[in-house]
Amino acid sequence: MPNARRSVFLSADTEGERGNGVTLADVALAADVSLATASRVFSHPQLVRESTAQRVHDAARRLAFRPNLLGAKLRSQQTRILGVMLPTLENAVFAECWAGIEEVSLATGYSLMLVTSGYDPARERERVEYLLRHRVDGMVLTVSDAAQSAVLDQLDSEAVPYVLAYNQASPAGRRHSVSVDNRTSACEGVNALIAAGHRRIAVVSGAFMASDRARQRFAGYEDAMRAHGLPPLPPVNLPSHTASHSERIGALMGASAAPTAFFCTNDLLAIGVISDLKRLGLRVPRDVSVLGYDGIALGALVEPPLATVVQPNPDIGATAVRLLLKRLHAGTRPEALSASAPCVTLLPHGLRVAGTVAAPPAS
Amino acid sequence: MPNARRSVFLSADTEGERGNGVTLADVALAADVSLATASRVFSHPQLVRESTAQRVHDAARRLAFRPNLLGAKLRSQQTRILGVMLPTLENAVFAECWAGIEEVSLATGYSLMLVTSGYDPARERERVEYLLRHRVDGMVLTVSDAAQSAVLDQLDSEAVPYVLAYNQASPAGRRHSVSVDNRTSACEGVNALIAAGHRRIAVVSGAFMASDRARQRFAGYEDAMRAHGLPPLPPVNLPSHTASHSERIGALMGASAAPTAFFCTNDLLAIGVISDLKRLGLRVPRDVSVLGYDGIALGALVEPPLATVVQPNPDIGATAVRLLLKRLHAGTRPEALSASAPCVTLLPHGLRVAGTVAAPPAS
DNA sequence: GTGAAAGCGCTAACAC
DNA sequence: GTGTTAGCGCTTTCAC
Repeated sequence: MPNARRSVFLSADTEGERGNGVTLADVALAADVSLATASRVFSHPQLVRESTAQRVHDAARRLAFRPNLLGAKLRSQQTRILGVMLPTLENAVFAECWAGIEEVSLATGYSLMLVTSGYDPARERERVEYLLRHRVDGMVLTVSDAAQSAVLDQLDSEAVPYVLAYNQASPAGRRHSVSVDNRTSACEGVNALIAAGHRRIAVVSGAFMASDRARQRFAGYEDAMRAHGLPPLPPVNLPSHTASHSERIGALMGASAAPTAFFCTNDLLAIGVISDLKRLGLRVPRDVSVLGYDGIALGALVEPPLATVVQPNPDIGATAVRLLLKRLHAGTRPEALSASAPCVTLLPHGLRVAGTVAAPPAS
Repeated sequence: MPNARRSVFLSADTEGERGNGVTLADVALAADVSLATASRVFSHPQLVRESTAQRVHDAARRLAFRPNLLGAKLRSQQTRILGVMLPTLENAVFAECWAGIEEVSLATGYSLMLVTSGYDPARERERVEYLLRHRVDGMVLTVSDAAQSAVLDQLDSEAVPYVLAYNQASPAGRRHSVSVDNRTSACEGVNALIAAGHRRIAVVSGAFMASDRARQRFAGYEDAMRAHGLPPLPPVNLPSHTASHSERIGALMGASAAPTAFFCTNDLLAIGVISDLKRLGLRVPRDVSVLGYDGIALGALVEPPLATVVQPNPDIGATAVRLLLKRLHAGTRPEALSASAPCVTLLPHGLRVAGTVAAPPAS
C-alpha cells in the first residue's frame, strides 16, 4: 500500500516531484469515497450527489490536490490538446493570431502545443509528426502551400481533424480553412490605389513560391489591373522580408516607367520597402505610395500609418479553434462532419487607406 | 486479445483514432521480441543488440508505429515537457526569444507548452497552474516583477525548477535568470546619448510598475546622468505601447526646457514615440534623438534605423532552456544544483547607435 | 448514486 | 541481452 504511506507523510512534503505527489486516490481516501466517485466529481459532476461532491472537493483542497492531466489523457484516449503550427511568430500577424488561439483554447479547457515551421515544408513534416506523437486531438495550422502540401495529405489520410488558418482552401475540396478572401481583398486594395490615380503599380512579394496567399493576392492585383485596362507588372520577389532590398527597389525606380505605387503582399515587407524607398531619397507617399497587407498593429503605430488590407488576425485564430472544436465534438460520424458549416470560412477584411497612400506625383 | 485483432486488420486503417492504433506491443509482436525489448530499442538503444534493434525498427516502420508520448510520460514520471510563460508574443522581443527556446528544446527532445500572461499577475498564477497540471518538468518564464512575484514564490515552495528569462534575478537570491545586465546596458546607452551632446534626456517607459526591467533600465539612466552631473528627469510612464501618446509627448516638447533626447525602455515604445514626434512636426534625429531598448529585428528595418540597446533575444531563450535542462539533469541533489554555474546569467548586450540618434540641435 | 476492477501505452526493476 | 511483471494516475464499463 504505497499510497497509504504517502498520505500519512504528505504534509511533510518531502518528495521533490511535480504536483506534490497527491493523487486522486489519496483524495478519495481522505473523502472516504471510492476512486471512481472522486473521479466523477471532477469529470462528471452531475453523476454524483451534492454532499458527496462537497466532501471530495474539501479533501482535494486540504491535500492541495493537483490533477495529473497525463493520466486522464492517456486513459480517456483524448488529450484535449490542440496542436498549432504557424510559420513564425516573428511576423506579428501570427503572433496576433496566436493570441486568439490561446484565448479560446484555454477558455474551453483545451491545451495547446505550438510549433513553428519557418515556411519550410521539410520542417513542417517534422513538426507535424511531433504534434501527432503527442496525440493532439486536432490541429490549427498555416502551411506554405495548401494546394500541394505533403503535410495536409498526410493529415487527410490519417483522418486527423484540422483547420487551416490564413490558407484559403479551395471551395472544391473538403479542407476546412479560416481566412479572409485573399484575392478579393487584394483586388479591393489595388482598386483603392487605382482610384487614387495610380496606373503603374508593382507588386512586391516575399517568398512568392512558398506562400499560396502571396499568389492569391497577386491574382487579386491582376484582377484589379485588368478590370481597369491596366497592364499587370510581373511580381518582384524578395526572398526575405527582414533584409533590405534597396538594390532591387532602386533598379525598379530608376527605370524609365517607374511604378508610382507598390502593393506589398504583407505588412512587414511593406515597412521594409518604405525604408528602402526612403534610403533612395524618395518620400512616401508624396513620391511613391505603398500599400501593405495584414493589418498588424504596428502598421497603425508608425508615421505615416501604413495603408493596408486588414485581416482580423486574433479572430482568424479564435474562429479556427472554434471550428476545430465543433468538428471534434461532432464525433467521427461523417454526416455530422459535412453537415457542420461550410468548409471554407471567409472572415471580413478591412481597408486602411491612409498614410502611405496618396495620389501619384504630377510627373 | 484485442491487440491481435488490431494488428491483423491494421493495413485497412479502419479506426479514426490518432496514431492509427498501433502500439509498441504490436511492434514487439511483429518483431518477435518482448515489449520490454521493443521499448528499449527506442529509449535505451545501447542496451540492445544491433540486429534485434534492426528487426524492431523494421516492424515499426512496416506498421507505421507512432510512439504515444503520453504513455511514456505517465510511466516515467518525467514529461520532458517544458513550460514557457511569456508576457506576450506581440512584442517581437518575446517572439524572437521563443524561436531560441523552440530550437534548443525540440533539438534535445523536449516538448513545449506556451502560455502568455499579458503582464497580468493574476493571469500569471492561472497560467502557471495550468502548466503545473501538465506536469511540466520545468519552466522558462518572464514575470512582470521577479522581486515580488506570487508565482515565483509558489514555484519555489513547490521546488519546481525554473529559469527566468529577461527578469534579472537578484544576485543575493537563489533564483536562476538569463538576461543582459539591464542597468549597466541602459547606462551605456544613455552614456552614448550624452556623448552625442545631449543633456536633457527623458525616459519613456511602458508599464513601469509592471516591469522590473523598466525600473532597472531607469536606474541605469540615473547612473549615467549622475555620473555626468546631469539631473535625471522623472520617468514618463505610458500605459500601453500600442496606442499613440502624442499628447504626453507634445506637452513635454512644448515645455520650456524640452528634452533633446528620449530613452525608451523598449523598442516598440520607441517606434511609437518616434511616430508621435513626427506627428508633432519634429524630425528624428535632427530635432530630437530617440534611443530604444531590445534590439528587435524590426528596428534595423525601419528608416532611419532605430538606435537601441541590443539584447541577444533568441540566445536568451536558448540559454535559459539549456540552463534549465542542466538543472533537470543534475538530479534533485542540492549540491549538484548549487554547484552548477551561477544563478544569474548575464549575456552580453550590444549598442546600435545610429539612425535615430544624432547631436542635439544647436538651439 | 456509488464501488470494484480493468486497463490506456509505455518504462523500469528485477530475473534469467 | 532479453523477458516478466508491475505499475504511472486516471477514466469507465459494469454491477449493486
